[in-house]
Amino acid sequence: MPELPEVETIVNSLRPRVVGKTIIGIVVRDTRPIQQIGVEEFCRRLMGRSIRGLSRRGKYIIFSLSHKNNLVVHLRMTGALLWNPAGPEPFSRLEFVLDDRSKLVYTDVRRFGTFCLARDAGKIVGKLGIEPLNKEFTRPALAAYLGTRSTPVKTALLNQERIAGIGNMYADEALFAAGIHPLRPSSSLKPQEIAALHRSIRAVLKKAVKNQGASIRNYRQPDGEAGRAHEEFAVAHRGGQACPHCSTTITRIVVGQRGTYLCPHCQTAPGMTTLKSRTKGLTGQ
DNA sequence: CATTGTCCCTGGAAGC
DNA sequence: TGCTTCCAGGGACAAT
Repeated sequence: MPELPEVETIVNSLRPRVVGKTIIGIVVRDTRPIQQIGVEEFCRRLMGRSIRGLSRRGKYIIFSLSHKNNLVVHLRMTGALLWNPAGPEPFSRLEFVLDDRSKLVYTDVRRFGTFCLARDAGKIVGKLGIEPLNKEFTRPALAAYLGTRSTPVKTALLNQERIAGIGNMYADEALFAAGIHPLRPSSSLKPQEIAALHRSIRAVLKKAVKNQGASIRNYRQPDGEAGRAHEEFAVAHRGGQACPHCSTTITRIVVGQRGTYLCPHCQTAPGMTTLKSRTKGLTGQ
């Protein structure tokens, strides 16, 4: 599932391959991903445009195009952007042919992904919150946000309008690394817990970017390779396995309709007072 | 406004 | 073996 580290990896991989190229062909195998406008207009506004730049905001990918246009892509659950895939892709939905004859193929088993065209990308990504890897994501900013919320802290971390890019897996990993139970009310976190969570969020995301994302399900890099970040997950998608710190069996609960993995020993349950910081091995580098 | 719940979608796993 | 049922979950949207 592409979250911030996966999208960052995709953008970094694609950038040198597509920036400066011109779109000379489009194959629409499925119209569902195309939002707000018809297929015809979508193609007309993309054909002959050159790709000037590629960037990420939250979990969105932004292709900056000539003629002041932006193609804003969200991969949702199972979307992938593949560059010159070796064979036919069974779930190919859109294909873009570039002027060097290279092909950018959008595949998506479950068809949740979206493609939007906008003169102003802010119209789509403008509501997103702070980028957790940017300087503006400070400990006081996190404290100010969490301090006023009663929702479970995990739910708060998933709110894209406040912090952009954290998804289900990395919320679990960050909370484990900080020793915080996902069901703790946001406003109940103590200053030292907020400090630990702030460090953990950055450390977990940075480490995952370095490992080129996590291939839990369908995620692939544009060259078709899997990521390695999931190999180092402590709890995410590891129900039934042993906690790397205390060997307690990792459990799965549901928080805000999302599957949630945690160590019941290391992550103090709501209402309990013991604080166990688990930031070891995550230097935040 | 904050918060909760429903829906979208389909392959793969689990159950019978 | 083959059929049916359930599950995964980001974000839009509706309801409270």
